[in-house]
Amino acid sequence: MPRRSGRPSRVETTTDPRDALLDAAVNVIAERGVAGASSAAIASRAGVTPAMVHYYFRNRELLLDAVVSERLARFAAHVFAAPVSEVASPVMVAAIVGRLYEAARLMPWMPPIWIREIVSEGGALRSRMLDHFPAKAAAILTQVVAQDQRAGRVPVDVEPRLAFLTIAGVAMLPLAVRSMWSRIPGLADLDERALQRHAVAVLTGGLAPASLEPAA
Amino acid sequence: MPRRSGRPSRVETTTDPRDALLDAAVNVIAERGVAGASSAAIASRAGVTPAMVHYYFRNRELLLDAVVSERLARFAAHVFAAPVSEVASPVMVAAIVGRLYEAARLMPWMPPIWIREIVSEGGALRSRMLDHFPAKAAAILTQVVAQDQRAGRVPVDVEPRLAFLTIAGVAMLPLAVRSMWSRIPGLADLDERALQRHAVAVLTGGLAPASLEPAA
Amino acid sequence: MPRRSGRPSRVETTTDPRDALLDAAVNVIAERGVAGASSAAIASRAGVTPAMVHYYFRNRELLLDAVVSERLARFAAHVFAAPVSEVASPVMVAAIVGRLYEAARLMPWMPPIWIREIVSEGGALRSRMLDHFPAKAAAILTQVVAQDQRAGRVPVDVEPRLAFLTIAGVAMLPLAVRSMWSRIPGLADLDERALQRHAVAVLTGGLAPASLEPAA
Amino acid sequence: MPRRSGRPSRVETTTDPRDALLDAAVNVIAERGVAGASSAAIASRAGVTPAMVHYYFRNRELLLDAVVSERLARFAAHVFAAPVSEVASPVMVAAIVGRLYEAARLMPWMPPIWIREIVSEGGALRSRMLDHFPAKAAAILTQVVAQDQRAGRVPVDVEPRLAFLTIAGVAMLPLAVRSMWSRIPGLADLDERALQRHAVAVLTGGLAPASLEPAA
DNA sequence: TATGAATGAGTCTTCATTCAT
DNA sequence: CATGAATGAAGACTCATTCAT
Repeated sequence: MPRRSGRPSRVETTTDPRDALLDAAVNVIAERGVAGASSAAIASRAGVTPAMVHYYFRNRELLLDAVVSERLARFAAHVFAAPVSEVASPVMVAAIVGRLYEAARLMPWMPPIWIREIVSEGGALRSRMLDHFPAKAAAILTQVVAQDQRAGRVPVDVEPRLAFLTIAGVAMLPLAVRSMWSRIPGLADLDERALQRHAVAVLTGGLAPASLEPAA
Repeated sequence: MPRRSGRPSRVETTTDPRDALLDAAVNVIAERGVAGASSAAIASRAGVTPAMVHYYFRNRELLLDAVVSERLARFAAHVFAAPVSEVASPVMVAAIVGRLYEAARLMPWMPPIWIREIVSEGGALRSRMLDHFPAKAAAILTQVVAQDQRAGRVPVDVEPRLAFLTIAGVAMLPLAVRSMWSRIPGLADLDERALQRHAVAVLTGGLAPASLEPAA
Repeated sequence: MPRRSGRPSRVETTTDPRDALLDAAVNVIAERGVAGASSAAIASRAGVTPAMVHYYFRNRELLLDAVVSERLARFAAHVFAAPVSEVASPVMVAAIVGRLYEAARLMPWMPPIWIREIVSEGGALRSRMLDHFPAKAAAILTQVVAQDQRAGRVPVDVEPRLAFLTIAGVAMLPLAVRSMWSRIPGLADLDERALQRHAVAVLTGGLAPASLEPAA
Repeated sequence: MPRRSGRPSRVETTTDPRDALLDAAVNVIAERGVAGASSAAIASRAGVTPAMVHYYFRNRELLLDAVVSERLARFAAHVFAAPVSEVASPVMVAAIVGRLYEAARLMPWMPPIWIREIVSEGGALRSRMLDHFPAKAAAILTQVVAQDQRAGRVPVDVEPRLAFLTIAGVAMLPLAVRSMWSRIPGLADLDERALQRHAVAVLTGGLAPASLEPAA
């Protein structure tokens, strides 16, 4: 299996075929899932022959390894790139959601893949993605929420250890489902900014009032 | 294709082989997804030969139809069985979450299937499930949240039309991911009651405080 | 395997299910060929379950045996029922063709089956039909033609031993192909009488004149 | 699916595997019919694995398309290659029969296939072969016979529109049935020349005399 | 007499993978 | 570098056949 040579064959910025295959793979996986992403499908998307996939990645497992470490990991890295300093929980939540939407704009294939192949029971990329789990950021988030909870600023029933998953769910799910909106007439106008505002609002205030008194 | 016989010869509740196959199918799909639920896998789970699957359902499409209409639809029916009366939004949210967890206790295969095959882009059961979408309940929920929002009790950035999806996401996602907990040592103690309380707390108060003042 | 009981269960002329199955079989075979005549197809045509086919005939081979000996053999018997007396060849030819068209009117399934499953290389019923080959009639026909040939009334190039096959071909082929006529606009008006007259005319005078002189 | 490469690497005529498969297919079909020509049967005849059949033709339908357009069509093309000039009907008939026997010598698989899969009711290749039906030649033949009939040189009962089918039947049938001769002792000596002479004799003079007078 | 249940074998097809060029 | 050729394994589906009732 050839290494990813830094040398493009032409003076022009010829796309590295390996990169092109990874891009094709990640997009096909986003659309059809890992099970539907056959070598043939990926190769045809990249405009090459199926044998090329094996030429560059030797087998399917190594291809998926590369997809995770060279594509999906970038998403997590982007979201948690900025040093998560010690700030108050609502600020941190808004910041994470903000970077997450930013990342989704650059890497729109991630939300569907995350839902289907990482979060899902038996997702094909779940165990592979564990190596790239932002354990540190998750731990800090848990601590910050727990701290605010001890200070009485977060409802006692909130489980801080679920903060990470909850943020991801509230923020990612609508993105992953977006293609479904188009069919439901009344929802066609929702753009990404509205989704993002909704996510932050729910995470920092809930969907419904805790009491019948007006929210602050 | 045999009709679902009203009752076998025994007085005892001899398991209908067709029902046994549907149970096997729904469980295998929950574990491996629709793509991984081959006739052989389903049959072996039910303790019969693959040809039996075709004997009872004739082909894969009809099997999936039956899985949806005779199993998955029950989940939605259970959650929205009680007439959704006109109540305040937090009460309604808590009630929906409550019935959802109740349903998930009886039909634990639903959360993973919902995530992977209904919500996901290209989910194999998505279009089939549209026939069983509780459109009425979703509409009422949207109206109730919108009404509370106009009354100033729900943050303005919350999008009422996303209420349904948000509840499902916040409540279902942790259930769908549960098998992942076992690997992460610190989370093994979270039981379903804790997940449910967390979901209600987040939905009715947020994960983080909207302001730095103590929550009500 | 039950014998064909002469006893109808009711006083009415209830159709013997075995006969009904044979009728169904022979018609399905005429339409789709032996290979396309599955137990299911035959049973559904007869309005019974596939298991009935095996109940009455035990297996496919025995079913085909019965189809040949209890249906197809009747065709040959009908054509050669009348004692083939010693007549001149044109009279005999016309008589055979006449009875053949008569038989085809009563048993319209025969021509396609004859073409496809008896005459054809590897035809599934060919060897079975050999037992019912009208060897005697064929021999007489050969002798009569040979005799007329020696008398100078039949062209020397005619091979008397091929007389039987030639008659069958010229007479049967158009019948077997009839359903094809419907598509070719200009041929829709050809009825069975015209086909029969054409067959006799060709066999007793040729399609084209042997010489350029007017035919007698 | 690979294109038919212009030439393999060797200078010698290395057999194109695609051609070898088509040859195998056409021979297996001649022996067992289309229904009996499974991928496995064709592949084993060609000395390759069943998967190769799908590699070169993608599916059964396209294989049959190729068999018709790249093999069977050649037969019709051969028979009607020479421009059918305006000649008297007996000359034309003899010429067609002559080229037909010539073609059958080169492509001995055609007669059985023609009988079973093109002429037969429900023949699997019938509709495919319609595209290659020599409509022009058939029309000319019809006209020539009709003209001679108006001139009194062809019996009035002959139907000129059946001329094409009649020629094909009289000439092809004995060829298609030839393997049956071997079993009938007295017919083993009939060679192709005898069959051809018989066909021409019958078509241009009949099998039996129209009258009891000596034939011309 | 009749049938529903069940199965093993075989067919078509897809796909990951290997290999020679 | 890149690809066409080739294959074994597996999946969906059909079908003849058996069996208990």
